[in-house]
This record gives sequence, structure tokens and C-alpha cells, in this order.
Amino acid sequence: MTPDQSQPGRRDRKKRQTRAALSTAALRLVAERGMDQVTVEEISEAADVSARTFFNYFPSKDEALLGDQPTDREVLAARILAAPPELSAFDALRLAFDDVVETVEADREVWLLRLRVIAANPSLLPRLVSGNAETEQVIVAAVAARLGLDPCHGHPTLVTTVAGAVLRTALMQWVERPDTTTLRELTAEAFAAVAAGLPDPR
Amino acid sequence: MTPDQSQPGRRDRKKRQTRAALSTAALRLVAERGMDQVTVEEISEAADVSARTFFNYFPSKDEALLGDQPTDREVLAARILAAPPELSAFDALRLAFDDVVETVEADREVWLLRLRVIAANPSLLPRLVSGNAETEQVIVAAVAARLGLDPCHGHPTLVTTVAGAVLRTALMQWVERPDTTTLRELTAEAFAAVAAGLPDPR
DNA sequence: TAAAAGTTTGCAGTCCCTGCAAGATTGCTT
DNA sequence: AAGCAATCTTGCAGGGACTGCAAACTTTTA
Repeated sequence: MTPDQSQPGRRDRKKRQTRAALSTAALRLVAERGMDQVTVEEISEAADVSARTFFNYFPSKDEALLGDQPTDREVLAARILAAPPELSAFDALRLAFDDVVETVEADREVWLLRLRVIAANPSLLPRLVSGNAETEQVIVAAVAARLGLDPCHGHPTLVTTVAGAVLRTALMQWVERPDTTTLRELTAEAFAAVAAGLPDPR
Repeated sequence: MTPDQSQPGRRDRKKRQTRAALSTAALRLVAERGMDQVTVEEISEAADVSARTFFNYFPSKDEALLGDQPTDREVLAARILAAPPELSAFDALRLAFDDVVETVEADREVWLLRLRVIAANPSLLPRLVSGNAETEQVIVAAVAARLGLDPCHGHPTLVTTVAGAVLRTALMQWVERPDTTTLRELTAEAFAAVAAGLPDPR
């Protein structure tokens, strides 16, 4: 058999399937019954693997609900660096997040479910979109590189955390009325408000 | 004995002592060894109470490290409402956080220790300063009231989460060089940057 | 077809956290 | 001072998250 690097191969395909099965089972069950009324064992059961296997895929129950693909980080960092150089770092981040928004709207149903689960379990919220330490560090590094600044300078961190907070609030607003607005619109408004220095709405 | 409502009484005093003992023991031990090398049992041991008692004071190991006094919420909300009416909500929040800054600087050593622990355990960071759901809700409600807006309007939430992110980054910057700057200064700079719409530093 | 590499699973064990009920402390009343 | 009520502490039993290890098992490669 010719080894085929471009095609994933059966093994990788199965891993993806299992991961997805665990993730969606977790979302469905937690949406139905609530976080603490669902055990890892039940999730694994629903995905037809052992409980031990669950922890081979996700380090914790929470992670299965957040669905943070490690590839996302790199893509995001690349977008930040690739943004038109005349834009401010904040605007570059705004632009990069546009792609995140697209991703979310492409998987509308899954993401609405996920966001409903997060809204019902606020401890998950901070870990959404650059909530975990590694992702945040990657973004901060990208912003610092873009600005030609020392990563220990405060500005990249500030811009990153603020932009993250903006996107998170937009997501939380969207899940409340997903049919009367688009996520894109809400995100644009929120970013515009911050870019204007957060004046009171007239 | 005359009952003395203004004085706390022995019982309350003891509770405060125990709470403080647990909190500082937790901070000290975790700073020394790291989060997952310290058990609740060891913390309780160091504070000379049973492990079960630990959970009468804190719902989780994390909370003992964060030291979120429930009184803080109400005070903060009051400050937001009491700020001069000509200020924007964002500036009102900035002002209210000035008092938080004062509190932190008043307990400098404890807070530096706490912030060092948080820096070493980033999962704690989002829960610092309005990180938990209740506190955030209280602040959002105060901001909405100040603006005369429906609390479900997006602006109060946006302002609150952004301001929280700003304060958090200022705290994290401060802990890195606590001797070359003041927290007050860092906070002022960060808030000013956001109020200016986050332009790139020249 | 056989070895190599990677995956799943069970098992044992640690720790977090909770409810419950018994025992100790404290505050208040008489 | 004594007794009663409220509150706090503690031990115990138990569920559930998570980890390391070693034995199957499956896919890939030679």
C-alpha cells in the first residue's frame, strides 16, 4: 500500500469520529439534564467507548463541551499577522475574529447548542475563545510580533484580553436572540463600541 | 452581658480567623508547591481544622485562593451608582475600580502572593475580579440601572466584561514588576488606552 | 506475514466535594 | 448559674473526576 499523507487514513478518521461523537454526546446530554446530572461514564456510553477512552480525548468534562480545536490557534495567529499593515492591532484582531464568526455561523446549530450550554454553566464562559492559557499566549505573541513589541509589553495582552471579552459578550448576546440578529452584526457593533472608547449609548 | 450588635462577638471573630487561616494557608502552600501538589487536607491541617470544615468555608479549593468577599459586590455596585452622573458608565466603572485598587494596595503582600499564585495557575485568572457569575451579574445590573437601560441590553454587559478584562490585565502586569510601578498607574494607563479606542502605541 | 506503532480498555488508586447526623460551642434568657 | 436554642465542627460514607499502568487489540509498515 502506498502511504498516503494527504488522505487522513482510517486511523485518523476514526479518531475524528470518536472525538466528535464524544463532544456531541456531551453537549446533547448536558443541554438536556445540566452539567452535574451527567457523568463522564454516561457520555462515553452514549459515544460507545469506555470512560477511560473519554480521558484519552479530553482532559476534563468541560473540554468536551468547549470544542477547542488546537488547529484554530495557529490559523488565528496567522490571520493576525497577515492583516493589512495599516490596521491597528485591535483592528487586526477584529478582522481575525471575523473568521471565527464565520466558523461559528457555518456550524450554527452545534454552536447554538454549545452556547446555550455555556450560558447555563457560566463557569465555562471564560474559557471560550482564547479562554485557555495556551491560546491566549499564542494570540498575544502574534499581536506582539505584529507590533514589533516585546511580548512582555502590556499592550498586546491588553488588546487580546479585551478583544476576547468583546467576542465573548457578542456570542452570549447572540445566543439569546439568534433569529433577530446575526452574530456578525452583534460582533461588529460590540467592536465598534470599544473602538469608539465605550461611550454611553445615546 | 450586654449584647453588642456593633461588635462582632466571639463567634464571628473566630469565623473570620478560621477563614483567614484557611485562605493564607492555601496561598502559602500553593505558592510553595503548586496547585496540584497541595491537598485540601493539607491546607486544613495547616489551619488546624478538619478537612470537612474547609468546605464549610469555601466551596472549592480555588475559592480559598481567590478570596472573594461577598461584601465586595454590594460596595462595588453602590460605588457605580454613586459616581458623578456626568461620567459615562465606563468611567464610573473605572472610578469604582479605583477603590478595588486601593484595597489591593492596602493588602499589598497578600495580594502579591495571590497574584503570583494566579499567574502560575492561569485557570484561576478569569475568576479574578468579577470573574464569578454572581459578581458579574451584580455589576451588570448596577451599570444597567445607572444607564436606565434594560439589563438585557448588550451595553452594560459589554462595558462590565471589558472593564473586568482591563483590571485583570493591569493586575497581571503589576505582579511582574511590583516595584517599578504602582497598580494605580498601570490601571490608569490600561483604562486610558481602552477609552481612547485601543490605538497602537506610537 | 510479522514486527512496530498507536489505541482502547479495565483496574487500582487519589483527591475533590457533598449530605447527613452526632457532638461541641456560643449566645440568649430567665 | 443553668438551660435552651442556634450555630459550628467533625467524622463517615459515598459519588464522581481524573491518572498511571499494563494488558489486549487494531492499524500501519516492513
